[in-house]
Amino acid sequence: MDRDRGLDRLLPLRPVEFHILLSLSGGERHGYGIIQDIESRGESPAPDVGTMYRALARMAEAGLIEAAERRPAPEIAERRNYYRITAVGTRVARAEAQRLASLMKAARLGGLLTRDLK
Amino acid sequence: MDRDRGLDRLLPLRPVEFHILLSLSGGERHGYGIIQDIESRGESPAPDVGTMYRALARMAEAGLIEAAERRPAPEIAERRNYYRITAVGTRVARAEAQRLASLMKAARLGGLLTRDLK
DNA sequence: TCCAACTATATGCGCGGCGCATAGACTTTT
DNA sequence: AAAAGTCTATGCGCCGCGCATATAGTTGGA
Repeated sequence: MDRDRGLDRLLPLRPVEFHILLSLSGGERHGYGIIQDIESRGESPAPDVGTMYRALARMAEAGLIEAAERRPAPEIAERRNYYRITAVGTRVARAEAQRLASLMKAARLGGLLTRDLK
Repeated sequence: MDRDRGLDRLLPLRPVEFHILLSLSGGERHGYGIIQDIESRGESPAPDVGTMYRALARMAEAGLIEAAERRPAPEIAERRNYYRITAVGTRVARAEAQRLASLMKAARLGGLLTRDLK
């Protein structure tokens, strides 16, 4: 259990934090790209840029994500700051997903979800 | 579409608001009872009482819920303030449940949910 | 060519939601 | 008789959020 010490302190995640971890679980991304990724999933409204950059700093501080030194192909000035999800971040994201899943089960039983989305 | 006018303004719901609507979709309840209901679903931590009573006032103001005059069997002084979900509240809760369900689908595809909860 | 729109990050500002503490009153349990 | 539980309510202060703005490089169309 030692590796789970203090994870509860971070749960439940704020909606924007779960969105970020979910996006990063698909690969390394930068702040602006994460917003576009969330938008592409139909989430509306997508997180504000101010919310995003502050959330990234907070989550890096907490160890959920970490900076990914990414110097892509071209040697041109790269403005993007890439991040990747950490092992801790993955565990927290899984725990949050489980929590939301059981909430969805309750919603289904409560008649708020007529049928499951495929 | 007229009956849906302005509902987007309320979405996405705050977590505590969805919990309240879900609880009330199971019948009329009072603030303290809603907290116990949420606790009984394993949600931890359950919403603070301050958060609860303020959320109820806010949601009644918005028309998502309404006061339910409830004078139960005994004529003794009844301290409880019961609420019921409105038609608008039900539509909003369903829309939010759909949003969360599609988020869960994304989480499943992203490998955050190994298998569905039964 | 020039200007608008887009990409990309960052931060000050002010509002508001939240947890915490406290208050008050009644009820049940030990 | 005291303690714990029930029930609502609100003041306080923190902090997360949306909005606006700053900065600057890139892309695309009139």
